[in-house]
Amino acid sequence: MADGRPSAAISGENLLFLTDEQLRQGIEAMFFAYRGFTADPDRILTDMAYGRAHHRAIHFINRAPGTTVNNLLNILGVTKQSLNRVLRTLISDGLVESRVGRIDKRERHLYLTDDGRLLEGRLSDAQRARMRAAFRDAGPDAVAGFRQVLEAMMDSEMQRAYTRLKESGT
Amino acid sequence: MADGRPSAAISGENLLFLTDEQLRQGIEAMFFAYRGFTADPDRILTDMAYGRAHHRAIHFINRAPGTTVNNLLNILGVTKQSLNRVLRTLISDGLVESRVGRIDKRERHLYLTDDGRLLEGRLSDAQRARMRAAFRDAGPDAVAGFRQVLEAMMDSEMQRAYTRLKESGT
DNA sequence: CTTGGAATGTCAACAAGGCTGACTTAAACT
DNA sequence: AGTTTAAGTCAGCCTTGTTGACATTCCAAG
Repeated sequence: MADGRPSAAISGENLLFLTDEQLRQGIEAMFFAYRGFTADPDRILTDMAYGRAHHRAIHFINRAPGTTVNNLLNILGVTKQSLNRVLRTLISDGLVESRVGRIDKRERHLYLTDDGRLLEGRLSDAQRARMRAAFRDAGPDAVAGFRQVLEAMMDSEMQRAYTRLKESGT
Repeated sequence: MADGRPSAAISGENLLFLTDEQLRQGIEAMFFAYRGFTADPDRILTDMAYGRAHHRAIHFINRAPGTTVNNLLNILGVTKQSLNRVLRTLISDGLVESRVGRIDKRERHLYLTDDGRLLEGRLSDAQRARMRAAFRDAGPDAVAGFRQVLEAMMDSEMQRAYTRLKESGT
């Protein structure tokens, strides 16, 4: 399907939003927007010795305090070696605490320390500020559409992870 | 602003879509969706010796044939050393052609070769297929909202680059 | 009680793809 | 003629991903 443009003859409906040109614009929008999305936290992180991987770990530990390493692994979709390297620095820097599981002592449950929460707040504030501005500019209907499309773009596994997180929220 | 929740008292309008919880869901949606967004091309690329950086270069050279290195640099937002490493392999593998500028001979104008276009097509098809499915699932109104929010999330510089590309399209 | 498997952690080695800094070449501009 | 610009190159560094091998701890099934 080198040219997947749906011919107007095939569909009676208005499917102009599915032309290759529209899809390409969507692709480019994702590319440029993701850059904006990560830009602000990235600036904060490079001042410290951290990177995006640290941000992600901190975000999800904050989101689900007490999560196990394995759980975090699934959400982040990286190898345990990659995650471990990041966690090691966060733990030794006193931003994350790793507690041995009470029920299953093989498991480690992860929590942010006060310092960890402080950094999380700084990163979140920066990222939320941009998201808030974008949401406000676009309006509630656009936001609903934004969320709908993004959700449909996820792998089904991530869709489930996302929904679980969403429902665990207030 | 650790808690930027807009109080209902302040705004007469319905701004519930701007709560921190909503913003966090938006942030997580971006994170998970971007993974899906890159997953299919990534799979194709790892089979060859290429990575996401090669994909990006190929995409934008295809989008704007004859673009200069400097132009590409601005769009991709990386250093020339980073881009050059990628371009060198693409040129020596015969996927990209670099022609000396006619007017300004310092400039190099970049074009995809037939092989380059072939790979571009494979990558695009994979990425578009997912985008198309997501767009179709969500519907035209959601797609409009999606685009609106993403555009508002870009840095103003990228917003301009995006608009320029958009308008250069058919 | 022993043993298999699961969860975790660690070491080593490697690659992609960012970055900085320094430097060259060629062409164009002033 | 001298300066600036576009591009390319070399060297070295960092983060963050990967594999593979292996140790430890502990639960649970036989």
